[in-house]
Amino acid sequence: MKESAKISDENRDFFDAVYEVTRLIPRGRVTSYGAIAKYLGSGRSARMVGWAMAASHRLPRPVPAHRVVNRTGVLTGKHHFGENRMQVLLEEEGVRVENDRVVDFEQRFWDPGRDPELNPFD
DNA sequence: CTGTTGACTGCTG
DNA sequence: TCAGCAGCCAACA
Repeated sequence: MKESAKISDENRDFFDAVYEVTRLIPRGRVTSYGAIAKYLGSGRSARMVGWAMAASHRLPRPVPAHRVVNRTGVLTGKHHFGENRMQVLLEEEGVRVENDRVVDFEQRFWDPGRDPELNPFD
């Protein structure tokens, strides 16, 4: 077996986990790349989450990638949606965006590690 | 194989 | 407060 194939296989698992968590983000809420990476064990850096988001557009099932922003609430991935599509999608969910940044980011922030559904023992 | 790039983050001065 | 920098890891030329 090729070692490169093994590495790709691990990446696939990581991608799947990222997409799974991303789909759990409640409507009207947002989270960060780092929060997802941390929830998955911080095994890989937050850059890998962003990398996964970039590839999420080709998936057969849609991923709410517009709900993932950077740690300061800035829509760093907006360019991957087209001009202003990411902001429009967020505003349609009631998330206000000003100057490419989520308004009341700390209130809107959703941490997968703090969701009682995901952490019944917390 | 080496260097560059990227939807990031935390530390430092 | 904020710009700069290093760590991060896979893809790409």
